[in-house]
Amino acid sequence: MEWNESTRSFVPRAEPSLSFFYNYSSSSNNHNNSNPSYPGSEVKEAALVETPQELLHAMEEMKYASQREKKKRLTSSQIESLERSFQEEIKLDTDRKMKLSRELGLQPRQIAVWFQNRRTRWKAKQLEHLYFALKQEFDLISSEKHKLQEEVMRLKARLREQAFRTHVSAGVYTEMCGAETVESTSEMLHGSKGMISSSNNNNNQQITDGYCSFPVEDHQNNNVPLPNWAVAPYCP
DNA sequence: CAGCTAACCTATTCACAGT
DNA sequence: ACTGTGAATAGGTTAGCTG
Repeated sequence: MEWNESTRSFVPRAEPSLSFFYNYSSSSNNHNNSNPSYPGSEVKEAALVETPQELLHAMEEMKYASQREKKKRLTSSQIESLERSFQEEIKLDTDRKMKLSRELGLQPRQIAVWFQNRRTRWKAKQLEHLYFALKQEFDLISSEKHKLQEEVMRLKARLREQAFRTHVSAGVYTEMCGAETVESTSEMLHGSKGMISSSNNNNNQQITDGYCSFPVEDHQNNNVPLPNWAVAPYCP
């Protein structure tokens, strides 16, 4: 069993921090650590308790350790190395973790936590990018629709005009309702798919305002790019 | 198949640094 | 003092291994 992490079933993570219990690494080359004040680094050996006395002692040590415990940021060179490694592969295998741990003088647990947090940040960025991509696509389609609607209205008006002239010259006059024509045009444009309820007269306004609501199924059927979280890291 | 372990995830906490 | 950021923690899920 690996002692570095995920030993919660044996050592509960109670307050104050017990991180050094499961941070313990048998490869104790922490002396080249550029961050020597790592919480509890002085008492890591005490984590290997076998008797109640040793446990008590460890608890005492922990008490004092927590008093002087300071959370330190990783150095820029450590972050650089971690970033490089992350760009290569966003997931961390044990070998790589131990290698980074040795190289950077950090606990394996710290490497794992950094990668986990980095993945979270990366995923959030990906979501942000996806949002803007979808928004751009939506805006484009929306303005295209608007232009098409305007063109249809112009063509309808010309048709009405022609019909009017024909009927006047023939001595017949038929009144056409302009508003009705526009409405039917609008329905023709998007009615069949059911994307937007045709009974709602505010639809056009809603769309141009970017508040177009549509069913999830339709959204899922859209040919939009999927997030490629598992493909390649995002380089900011 | 159940139990265990390691690794992952999301949500949250907390300390630090910059303003 | 306030706030944003990032390291660390809590607790849950999942996959692989083993008896």
